[in-house]
Formats: sequence, structure tokens, C-alpha cells
Amino acid sequence: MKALVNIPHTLDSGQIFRYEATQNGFRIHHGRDSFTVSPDFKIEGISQSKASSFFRLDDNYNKILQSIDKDQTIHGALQKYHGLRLLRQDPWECTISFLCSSATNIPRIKRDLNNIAKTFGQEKNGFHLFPKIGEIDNLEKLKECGTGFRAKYIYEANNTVTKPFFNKLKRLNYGDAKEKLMELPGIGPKVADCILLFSLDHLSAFPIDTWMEKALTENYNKRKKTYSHLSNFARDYFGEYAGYAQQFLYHWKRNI
DNA sequence: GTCCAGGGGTATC
DNA sequence: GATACCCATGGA
Repeated sequence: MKALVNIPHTLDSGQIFRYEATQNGFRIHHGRDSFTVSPDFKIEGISQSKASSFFRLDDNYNKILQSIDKDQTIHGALQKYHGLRLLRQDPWECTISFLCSSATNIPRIKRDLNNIAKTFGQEKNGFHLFPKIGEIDNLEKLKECGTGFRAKYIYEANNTVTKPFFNKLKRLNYGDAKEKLMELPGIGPKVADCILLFSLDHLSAFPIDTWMEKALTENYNKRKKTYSHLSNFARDYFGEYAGYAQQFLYHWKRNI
């Protein structure tokens, strides 16, 4: 498969957490799959069509980048990290991932998700699959995974969401889908935007964390205001693919 | 010891 | 609608 994907930039941009470097490339664990990808984008362990969907090769990458290339700041990030892609994740694993993410850091999110897979997920070929909906069914064990006060939210989501629920969110417009997600305990505006952007094809979503707040205040002359003020500005400014701009700016700001 | 990390719930105004 | 404080935890 010939495709423009920079694997390290894509994996290290804080959208996915269960992967590790191998002797030649990376091994990615996601949902019910575990597969390897080499620097020249050779994939082993999943079908080409599945890989194409996961890496969003169906997006018109160049056209999208052109549409968000609005100023010198984003332009620099687009050039420096060319090949960074949004991924199309499994909504269930993505939801649990970002429930784990609140008020913590990426190394810890990785640790907790690996613990969850190890504790609740089925083992296959020496790797742990991510548990299915309904399988994260022990609150005490969930706390032992290191999730702290987030455990009750994960536990509740495990008892609440369904595959049809996520499929419905893909069909709803951005605002309605976000509203539905935020009915779940532990999911506020930021976590909802991450789930929408990384797993539900809502590419206009623009999550604001501390790094994006820094980017907007330091590089876009914005004042610290409310979440929706900053996010709505960026969605309006960058347009229907604002989520791609967010991902480039996030990765850029963290690596300056 | 203090601050920070891909935040959200709740009380209070 | 906004602000203050709490929730757990590990690393810098």
C-alpha cells in the first residue's frame, strides 16, 4: 500500500495510546486487532481495507491540508509534521481512552489502558485485546488499573453504551452528537470532542486541552475564556476540517 | 512541597 | 454563564 502516512507523528500525537516501537516500526493494539506497521507503511496483521479505514486513507489529505492552511502558524506545523494523520478509531476504545485522560498525562493514560486490556481483555497470540463493551465489569479491579476517580465513569460507560449508540452518533450532526455523548457521566465538552474527532468522523470537532489553550492564546491572540468560546472560534476559523488543524497544532505545540 | 498533566461534577453566585 | 473546589496520582 503506497500512502502518505508519517507513522511516528501520527502515533505520538496523543490520539491513540496502545502501541509500542518494535525492531522495525511499531506494533499497534486497537480494539480487537493487533498489527504491525513499518516506516514505509507495510502492514501485517489486519486487512488492507481495515488499515485504509484506520489510517483514514479515504480522506482527501492534500485537499484537507490546503483548506486549513490559513496562516503562518498552522502553515509551519503542516510543513514540519507533514504525514501526520487523524486515525479512525474504534468508538468504544476511544471513549474509554479519553475517560482515562482527564486531569492526567499521556504516559499514565497509556499505562492505565494497557492495564485495562491486561485485566479485562482476552488474550490472543500473546497480546491482549481491548475488552468488549460489557467486559469491564469490576469496579475494584478497574481502580487497580490506576484509573483513580475515573473508574466510576468507565464502569458506568461499560454498562450504558452500545454499538448502535455509537453508530447513531456518527449520523447525527456535530452538536447533537456531542450533546448525546455529554449525557454520559465523566464526558464533558473536551472528552466529547476527542471521541467525536478520533472515532466518529466529526472532523470539525476541535478539542481544547491545556496545550491548545496555549496555542490559541500565544499564537492566535485569543484571551483565556470559556471552552466553547475557544473551540467555536477555531471551528469557525479553520472550517469543516478544523479537527485536522487541531491535531497539527497540538503536536506542534507539545514538541516545540 | 508545589505544579502540572489531552477534565468533569457540583455548589454557589 | 462564571468561578471555586474536589476528585486520585505520578513525575518534574
